[in-house]
Amino acid sequence: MIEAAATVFCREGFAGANIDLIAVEAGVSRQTVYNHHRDKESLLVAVVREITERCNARAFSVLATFPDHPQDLQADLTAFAIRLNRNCLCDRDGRFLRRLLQNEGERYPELFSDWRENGPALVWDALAARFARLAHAGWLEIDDPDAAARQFLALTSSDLQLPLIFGDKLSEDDLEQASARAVRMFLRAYTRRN
Amino acid sequence: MIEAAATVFCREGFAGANIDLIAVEAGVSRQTVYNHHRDKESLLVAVVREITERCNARAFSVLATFPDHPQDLQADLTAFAIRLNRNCLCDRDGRFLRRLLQNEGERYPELFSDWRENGPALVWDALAARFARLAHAGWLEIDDPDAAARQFLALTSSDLQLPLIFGDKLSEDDLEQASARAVRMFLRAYTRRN
DNA sequence: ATATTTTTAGACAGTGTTGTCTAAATCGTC
DNA sequence: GACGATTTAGACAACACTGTCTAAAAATAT
Repeated sequence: MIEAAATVFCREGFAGANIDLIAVEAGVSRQTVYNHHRDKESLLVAVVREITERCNARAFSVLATFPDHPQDLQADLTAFAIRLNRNCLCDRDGRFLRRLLQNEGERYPELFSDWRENGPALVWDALAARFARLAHAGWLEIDDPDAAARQFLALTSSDLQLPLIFGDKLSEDDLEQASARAVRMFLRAYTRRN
Repeated sequence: MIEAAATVFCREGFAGANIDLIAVEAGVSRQTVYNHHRDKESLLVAVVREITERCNARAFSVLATFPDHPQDLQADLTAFAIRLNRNCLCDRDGRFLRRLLQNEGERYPELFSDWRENGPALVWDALAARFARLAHAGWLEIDDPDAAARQFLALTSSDLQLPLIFGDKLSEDDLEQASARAVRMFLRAYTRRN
């Protein structure tokens, strides 16, 4: 049901979504929707909570696959970037979160205050720590791991933004190409100069 | 009037915006709005056309200030990035375009088909050509100027995205820091190795 | 000053949506 | 099978919005 509401909110926006559509999508009656959630707004709150939590969980589960002991740094980081893109950016939750942020972020900042603290901030820290460790192990030469982490994410996602906005079909190949390009550039900047 | 409609569409979204609000914002009567535009949708179309054109014009006018003959490459590129961010990303039109893309891009792709062809594509090409020229002149070492151009834009804008989404106040200092960080990383990857 | 165009306020029907209510139906549990 | 809880379909009032209409007012041009 939260699922259905997410789908409809995501497709129609908050103002454009109507409860009947959500009910149909969920395969229940409208009354049941009101039975579980006071009104449209608290339904939105529930959806946002659910989605942000799921996005966070996914992000951390992907982070756990970071190549701490790389065989081939370029290849391993590229694979990691692909996983990141596929699971946190291109999936339904990712698209939904992005759109909702853009739509309602400025109007209801408190809706996302929890996410802001426990989402990007923690992901950046965690990723920065991984890069710092790689640097310490001699793989990289990084002066500011926090900045590097954010740059890594910016680079890996940038070429996918526009297609994602327009709902274009992204082939597996596009995803790999984009990730590989980003990692190549990242490593060009941060691999050790001998 | 297009101005007022843009403000309201941007604040409320298409479904949430109502014509009365737009009329009040524009300081005219509702009838006058309908007098100039057939209905809500064609008003949106007009607004989108106006905004995309303005964003494009701005982008190209900033592009014209690219440091083709840099004195201090790092400083000059940073200043350029700051201009880009301030005039194309942080201004009202930029915020509006971003939000509208995210909101309605998937639903009405034809609304933006013109922009997609004459907006990012041309900007990327133009920027890529500048970088290629810098490379040819020996300042940089770039294998894929197109990718480099997109990376430059991704890097310079990345740290501003979140604050912009939430409408946080961005100090001049934040803007400079973000731009400088991005350019530093960019040059690390693409300055000539001797 | 007069004629023409544009704007205005307000009313209006039509439509869609929200959230409530009720009585019947379905479900889970003992 | 019987009981309590939940779900359902449908009707319902209240409200908000769109787009049209009218007659008065204001602005503009001649």
